[in-house]
Parts: sequence; C-alpha cells; structure tokens
Amino acid sequence: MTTAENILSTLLKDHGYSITSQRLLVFNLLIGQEPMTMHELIDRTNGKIDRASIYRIIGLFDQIGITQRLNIGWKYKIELTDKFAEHHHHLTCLNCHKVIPINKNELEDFIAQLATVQGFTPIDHQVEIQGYCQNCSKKVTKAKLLN
Amino acid sequence: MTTAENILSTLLKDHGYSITSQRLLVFNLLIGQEPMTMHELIDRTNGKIDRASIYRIIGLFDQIGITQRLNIGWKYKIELTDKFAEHHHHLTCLNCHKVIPINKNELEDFIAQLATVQGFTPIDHQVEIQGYCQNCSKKVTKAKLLN
DNA sequence: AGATTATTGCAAATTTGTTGCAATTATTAT
DNA sequence: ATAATAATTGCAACAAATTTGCAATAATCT
Ligand SMILES: [Mn+2]
Ligand SMILES: [Mn+2]
Ligand SMILES: [Zn+2]
Ligand SMILES: [Zn+2]
Repeated sequence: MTTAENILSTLLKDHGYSITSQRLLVFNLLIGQEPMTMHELIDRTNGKIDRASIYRIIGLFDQIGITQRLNIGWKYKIELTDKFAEHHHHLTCLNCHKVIPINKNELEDFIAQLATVQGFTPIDHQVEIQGYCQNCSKKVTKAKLLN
Repeated sequence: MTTAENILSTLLKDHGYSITSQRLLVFNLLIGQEPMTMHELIDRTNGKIDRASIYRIIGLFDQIGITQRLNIGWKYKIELTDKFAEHHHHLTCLNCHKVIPINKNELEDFIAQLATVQGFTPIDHQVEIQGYCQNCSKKVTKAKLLN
C-alpha cells in the first residue's frame, strides 16, 4: 500500500464506502498524471473495468473529494483534488504555450473574501490567465495583441 | 437592425461567414439573458431551427468570439462574450446551480498585476468560484460542507 | 436575375452518460 | 476461518447529447 492509497482508503472508509480493486485501479491511473478525459480514463483501464462502473467510481470520487472535474472548453477532464497534488493556478502563453504556475496566498485570500461578501460559501475555484510570456511579448505584433 | 445585431453582422462578415435568419435568431435568444444550457437554447428556438444547426451555429460563434462556454459542474452554459456584455465572473452554487455574477474592478486590477509582475502580458482570464449560495448554505449540513 | 457558394434540415450514426438487476466481492459478525 | 449481510460490479439495455453526410434551400456575388 502506497501513502496515497492509504489516504484513499481512509477517505473511502470515513464516508462508509468499501475499498475495491476497481476503485484502487482508477485512483492509480489518475495519480501523478495530467488531467484526463473520461474517454482516456476508460481507455487506460484496458477493459478491466466496465464503463458504467468507471462513471460510478468517478461520481463517487467527486462526491467525497477525491477527484474534481477541470473544464476545458466544453469538455471536462478529471484530476485528483488538492489532497493529492499541490493547489495552484496558471499563466498560459498564447504563443509558445509555456505554462507558468502561480502560487500566491494573496490570490487565495482575495478570492475567498470576494465570495463571502455576498453570503456565499466558497468551496472551490479556478483562476486561469492567458497572455504572452516575457519572451513572446517582445515578438508578438501590436496587431495580434490588439486582436 | 439593433446595434448588437450590427456588431454581429460585422463579425460574421469579417470572418467570411454569411448572415442568416438562424444565426440572428440564436444571437437574439442569447442577448441580455442569463447563460443558458444547449438544451434551454434549443427549447427556446421552439423548433424553428434544427438541433444540428444550433450546434453548428454555437460552434461557429465560439470560434469567432461571439459566444463562450461557461462551465457549471461538469455541464456548460452558453453566454455572449464581453463584446456584448459587461466583463464579469461568476459564483456558482453547487447545490441549486444558481449563477451569481461578480463585478469587481479590484479583481481585474489584482489579476492584471499578478500576471505583469512576471513580465507576462495578460490578454484574457477566467475566474470561477464554486460553493453554496446564501440560501443553500443554510440547508447544507456541516458534514457536507466539511466534506 | 442567374450563377456560385455557404448554410440548413433531415435522418442516421456516434458518443457520452445512466439504470435495473442478477452475480460477485467486501465487510461484519459469529 | 466461515457464514451472513450489505455494498459493488458487470452486463445489457436505455437515454441524452453531439456529430455527420447529403440533398434542399438560402445567401452572396457578378
Ligand atoms: Mn487558488
Ligand atoms: Mn475579469
Ligand atoms: Zn511564450
Ligand atoms: Zn444555491
């Protein structure tokens, strides 16, 4: 049992669910990987788990905070929650596609505050910024910047 | 022709697409409204446009920056871009799926500043916060909130 | 107006997600 | 460790969402 598997087991038990080989397999397919689509996840199980079960497992994982869905355009990808990876946000370069992580406590505080002002209880959030990195800012034409 | 319709027409022509009654209808169903699901949009056309065409129109609108998809849970809603509505962000209720617009200049400044510190030129960004609205916060149990 | 090209509707296909139920597996209690 | 109990899975069918080819129609261009 890895450390991560132990955390998973505890989370499942604490919520009254059992530890099954299928749940462990799905979890291990997600750990350490880039966010993946449902299709990719299903593919990677190589027919070892039924499609319906995978949907049920991800539904459960979402519910008890093991996974979360990351929205990409009008599709979504699945990734493990911050319990299993460091919470962070990104600056993405529209030209060279470099991804620069942001990790600002200020930002977190600001967002939390922003929500609570309206009687809202914030649970999760996303911040993504697209633009041009230092390098590409120099090369990109004014026309392109003005769109 | 309304002002908004003129902007739409120009955008279509500038990208080499024609102005059709279907495209105008879809556009007018979106203008001034809350973000809506594809299902809602289809419903509101009252059978006047085929489902396939609506998908094609929204696909095109997305491509040329007339609409954008707002992710709600693992579904999405469609809304007009900032060209047709004030730039804003959202608080989304995880329970009743209510969408509350945020409109804070502070937030914009904060984000711009966050990016520029690193020599980055920000062009676009998204901020989405999920949680429970004032109403649902009361009903949702402490257990559920603590997850 | 007539020719040309783009868009639409229709019908069918595909892809994505859900459900009931019997078989299997995990947990709990001897 | 075994049997009883309860939860989970696989299967097969279903339902919803999205995509596609193609002929009919509508928009644009000359
Ligand atoms: Mn954050
Ligand atoms: Mn903003
Ligand atoms: Zn770059
Ligand atoms: Zn609510």
